[in-house]
Amino acid sequence: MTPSDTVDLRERILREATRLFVARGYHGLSMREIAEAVGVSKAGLYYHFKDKEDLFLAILTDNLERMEREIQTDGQAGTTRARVRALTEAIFRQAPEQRAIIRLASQEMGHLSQAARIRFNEVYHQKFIGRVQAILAEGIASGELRPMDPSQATWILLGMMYPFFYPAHSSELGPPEDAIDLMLAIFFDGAGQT
Amino acid sequence: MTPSDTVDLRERILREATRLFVARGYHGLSMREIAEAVGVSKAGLYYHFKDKEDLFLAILTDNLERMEREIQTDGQAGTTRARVRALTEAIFRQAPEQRAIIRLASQEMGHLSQAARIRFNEVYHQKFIGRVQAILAEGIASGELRPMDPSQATWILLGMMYPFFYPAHSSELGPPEDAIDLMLAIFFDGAGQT
DNA sequence: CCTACCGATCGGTAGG
DNA sequence: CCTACCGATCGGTAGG
Repeated sequence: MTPSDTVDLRERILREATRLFVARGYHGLSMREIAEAVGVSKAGLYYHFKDKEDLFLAILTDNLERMEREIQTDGQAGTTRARVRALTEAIFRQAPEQRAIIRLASQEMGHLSQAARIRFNEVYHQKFIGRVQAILAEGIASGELRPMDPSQATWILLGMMYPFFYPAHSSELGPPEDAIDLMLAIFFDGAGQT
Repeated sequence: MTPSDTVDLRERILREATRLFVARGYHGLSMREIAEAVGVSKAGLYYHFKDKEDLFLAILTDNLERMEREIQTDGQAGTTRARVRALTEAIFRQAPEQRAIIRLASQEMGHLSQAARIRFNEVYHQKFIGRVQAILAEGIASGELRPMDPSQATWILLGMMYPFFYPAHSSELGPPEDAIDLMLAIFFDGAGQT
């Protein structure tokens, strides 16, 4: 009944729904199931969020803001390699269902209404993609990285992490800590024997 | 009326449904919409496929078999680098909705029944993942690639391609031909300036 | 009896 | 925030 209870409920909805949307996708999850998981009526969800898309966008935005805070405390200075390592470690330091938001955003982007898609794409680039691309662009400018298209390089770097954002592969890939070193070694030095 | 008409209809269902499932995901597409796209009744779909999951599995298997044929004509011999290049080019030579099957499989694996998931995972590894992993494992054994876990290396290589399998990014990533050279350069030599 | 479907409708559930 | 519902659509199946 108190305002803090309301805040808590909204947070609980976001936390439960994040977990469920990551596991099931946008269309694989119903509002009824979210309500049951939270222990609230469906109407309760619609009190806090206009519709399903509004709840979904709140989840993406909420988790991207958390991600933004994590990646900006790390890797502000140092070599490009150190900054990319700090970024990667920050991403994998997040709970699995929070880092999987990157994959979920790519995956469900096309299922949003055009207006929501345009708005979210702006936030997505401002809070996350742009930060990654800026680090790589500076590395190219300083000569630490080879000349290449920063946008393509960004998606190749993030792409390397994608399989670790799928629940289906998490099991057969082993602990991500081991994979981080390999991803960075390949991204900077290549998999070829020198 | 003739047998060839039946074959054609089944093929037409698979082709249309492939395109639609790639664009919308498993739960984002109804049997009614598939039927309308093909120009057949829903009952017609159920004559050829037991249920929605059966149709979806047929699509994954069908396209993976096509992929298997494409990647085995290429890259049978030569250096590891040449074989990986042939593999990558074969993947990107496929129509966008056919290569996106790799991403769709990872994405929807968890939405299948347990029995279907186990069966499909076997086919998936036999027809595709195993072929990629074998090339990398041989490269590691011959010393062309650095010592590393072949399974992790496989997912890192395939992961680099993942963003190109999402309709949402295809537009901002430019023509894949340009990206293939960069992916291979990074995977073998690294993005670092030497 | 068959193969290859169709028009209509089933019991449940979707978002709102 | 809930109970009680709606128009529509869901995956799947009946008889012919």
